[in-house]
Amino acid sequence: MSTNTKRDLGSNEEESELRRGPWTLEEDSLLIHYIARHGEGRWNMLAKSAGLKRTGKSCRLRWLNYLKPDIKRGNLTPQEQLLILELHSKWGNRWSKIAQHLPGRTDNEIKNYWRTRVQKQARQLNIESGSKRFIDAVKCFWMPRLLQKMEQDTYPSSCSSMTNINFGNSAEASSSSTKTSSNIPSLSPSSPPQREFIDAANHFSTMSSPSNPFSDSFQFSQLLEISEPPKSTPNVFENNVYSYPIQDSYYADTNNYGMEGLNLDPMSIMETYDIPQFDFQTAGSGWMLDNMGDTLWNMDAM
DNA sequence: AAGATGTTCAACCGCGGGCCC
DNA sequence: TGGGCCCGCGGTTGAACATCT
Repeated sequence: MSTNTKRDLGSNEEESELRRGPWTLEEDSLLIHYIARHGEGRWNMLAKSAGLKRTGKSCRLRWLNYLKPDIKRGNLTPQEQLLILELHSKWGNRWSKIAQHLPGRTDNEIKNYWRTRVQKQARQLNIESGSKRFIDAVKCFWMPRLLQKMEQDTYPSSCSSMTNINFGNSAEASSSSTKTSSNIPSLSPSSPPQREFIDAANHFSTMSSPSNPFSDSFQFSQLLEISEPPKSTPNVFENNVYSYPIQDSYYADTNNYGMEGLNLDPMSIMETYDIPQFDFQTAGSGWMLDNMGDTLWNMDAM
């Protein structure tokens, strides 16, 4: 235990009284009502004044990660996942900075997503998650799949045609596919061909083609038009009404992903940047796609 | 049905930076 | 300038839940 923690806790007597672990409804209520009246900040003082036997740190965390009314709950959308992948490739583990670009999502949530989903994929593929190989793999395969998923969500009627595409290995695929789907790997549920994937990732990391929309020279943020984080948060206590976050029903509007500032329409992304025209064969990786099999990423993990 | 194993995520910890006196 | 305090960040832990055997 560092001196810092001592400082945070105050005297030993106070330390012995301090509660830890999961918050109770009563504690939540105390915190919510205190902040409703006095606002947030000055957390140590707040904890004492509100009558909470918690550290200021604990109160801050509970508020910012759980109780704050503009927090969005539920699974991350493909759009959000895409943004996280892109921003992480740019900034690394700067969770707080990344979270600023995902309204309603906390740094903790993004960090958890990265550790439990993304790093899991890396582990399964035996690739170091921070490595260039992994970043390339994310750009070349996960991101296109998320785009595909976004398209499916946006245009459900086109799903069947897309999921049947056999990426890059048949004339049939290219002739029958639509403009927006011809080069996206298919989604059939099979286990990843790991050896091939690793070879492919190795190969791809040595490749730098300006025509490759997911190569290092391609800035994904061009597509995303990353907006500034919101300057202010909505006043949740308007009219003295507070919406208590109960499970996933806290935000009824699940279609509002808070991504209004982003141009994430998959159709426009693909058309604008001509992603379906991207020629993996020309770029030197046709062999790789032939060897990939149907699935590199477990879509369930998204 | 029950124990083992895996996954998720809320909460904690330690550290460093900024501010104030 | 140095020390104390507060705050925020990133890493880690562990309880609860889910899935597997």
